[in-house]
Parts: sequence; structure tokens; C-alpha cells
Amino acid sequence: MAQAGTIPLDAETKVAERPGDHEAEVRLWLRLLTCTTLIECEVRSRLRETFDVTLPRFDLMAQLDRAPNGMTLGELSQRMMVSNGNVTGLVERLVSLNLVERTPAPNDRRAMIVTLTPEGRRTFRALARTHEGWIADI
Amino acid sequence: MAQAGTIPLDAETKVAERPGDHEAEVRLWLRLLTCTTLIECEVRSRLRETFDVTLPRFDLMAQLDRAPNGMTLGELSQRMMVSNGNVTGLVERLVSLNLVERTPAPNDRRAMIVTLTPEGRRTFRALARTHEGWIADI
DNA sequence: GCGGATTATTTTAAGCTTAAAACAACCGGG
DNA sequence: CCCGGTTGTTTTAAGCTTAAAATAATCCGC
Repeated sequence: MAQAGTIPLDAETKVAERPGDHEAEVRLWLRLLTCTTLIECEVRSRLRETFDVTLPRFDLMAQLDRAPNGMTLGELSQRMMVSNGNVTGLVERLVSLNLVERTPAPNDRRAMIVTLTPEGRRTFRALARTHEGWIADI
Repeated sequence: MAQAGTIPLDAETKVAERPGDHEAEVRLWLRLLTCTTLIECEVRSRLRETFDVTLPRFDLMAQLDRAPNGMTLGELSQRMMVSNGNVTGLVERLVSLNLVERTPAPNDRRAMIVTLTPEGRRTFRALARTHEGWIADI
């Protein structure tokens, strides 16, 4: 690591200023986080105001819209990057709204396959159309 | 996708393909979101494993650490970009752990000023030191 | 086929989060 | 002064989220 002479590299900075300092990285991260949070807030609020739907439900439907044959709960949880139990609850609520359907997998008695109902697909398509515009805006 | 001919310009794409399409923007957004979520997950899990503290509590203490004279609940809520009620609950839990303190504001009987306790400051400093390294890593 | 490891889902308990309503104290104009 | 509008906080109800434990079914090596 000890590089001498030329361009002031990380190593030098570390030695010269503070041993364990990573201020630039932290600032970058905070900025990224702020950005994302702001956009997410805006989208969440518009979804609620305009369509009375929550962001997680929208996300879940978005995943299903891309999977013509549906997905298992596990796949959903992986793609949405949330816990299994979380998906269980979300799906339950969407089933009760008749937006998605849960059918047992044909070849694995443990697994459940979730699909959009016709109504769910119709609803999601309308949302997605508007949503796309928002993102471009924001 | 599905581009023909020369360089696909935005304007051309819009007119040629679909009027209301903003695929590039949506993809950028999804990517930003994925990135942030992954990092956040990692940080959350390390905070929990290493220090048994949640991310929101860490965030709250980080805000207070930067404010030598403490902040009101409203300021905290603004800076953390979360709802007022949320902060109320977080502060309550941190007070019960003796990490922060809530004192009435001197010139406004409505407001409460939240500050780190000495223990809170000590604890946070230790966390922050390690946290900085993680962020640089990730 | 039996039995242990793995995988898919659900349940549980705790905590986070929000929007909206309810309170309480401040402020300024008449 | 006092009254209406504003601001700071809390409460409420619902929903989201997680980690961990509990179930249940599959897979695989013997």
C-alpha cells in the first residue's frame, strides 16, 4: 500500500489526515439515500392520492405483470427484496381485493403460485402507464 | 429495446415507437432503487448483528450527534424525512434505553428538545466509526 | 423406502411507518 | 383582550417490515 511520490492516493490521505476516515464515501451514500427517499416519497404519495394504492402493492403487481405464468411466493420475495412473511401478508391483502390469485403449484405441494387476476392486470396496466410518466418527470 | 437503423435518439424513439414511453427513465429509477435497497439491507443487517441497533435509531442518533444543542421533534422529522408520529415513537424507545433525553424547550411550551445523553453520544460514536468503514467497503 | 438436510411457506412478536385527526400552545389583527 | 389561523406534538388505526421459529413437503444418499 505504501505508495510515494506521485499522485496523492487514498493511502496518503489516510495517513496524512485521519486514519479511519471515509467522509467522501459516506457523503456519497447519504446523497444517494436522500435522492431515493425523496423520489420514493413522491411516488408513494401520488399512488395513494391518485389510485389509493400503496407502493408495496404496486411493486408486487409490477413483478407479476412481468411474469405471464405467475411466480411463487419465494420468487416474489427474492425479486422484491423483502422477507417471505412480508409477501405472505401483501398477497393476502391483494387476494382479498381480487387483484391477485393464489393457486397451488402443480408439481410441488409446498409452493403457491401467485398470478394477477384479469382485474388486477387491467388495474395495474392503468397505474403503470401513469407511473411511467411520473418517473420521467421526477 | 428493438431499435432499428442508426442511433436511437430520444425524440425519434418517442415518436417512432410509443408516444408515452419512458423506459430508460424507469430503468434508471429501478436501478437506483435496487442499489439503495441492497446497501440499506446490508447496513441494517450489520447494525443489528454487530450492535443490536436498528437503522432508524442509528439515523436518529446521527442527526442528534450533528446538533450540539439538540433538535426539536419537528426538526428531526424534517431531517430524517419521516412523519412526526414516527419520530415520537422512535424517541420514546431511545429514551427508555437512556440513549437520548427529552427536555421542554425554554421558549415554546409546545416544543420538546431532544439531545443525546452522554451514554448515547458515546455509543453513537463507536457505531459511527465502524459504520463509516462499512460504507466505504460496500 | 427411510431419515436427515433442504426448501417453501406461514406464523409470531416486535418495531417501523404513514396519514389523518386530535390537542395544545403560539401568534397576529382587530 | 380574544379569536382565528398556524405550528409542534401526540394519538390512532392501518399497514408494512423484519428476524426467527414453526410447519410442511421435497430431495437425496444409503
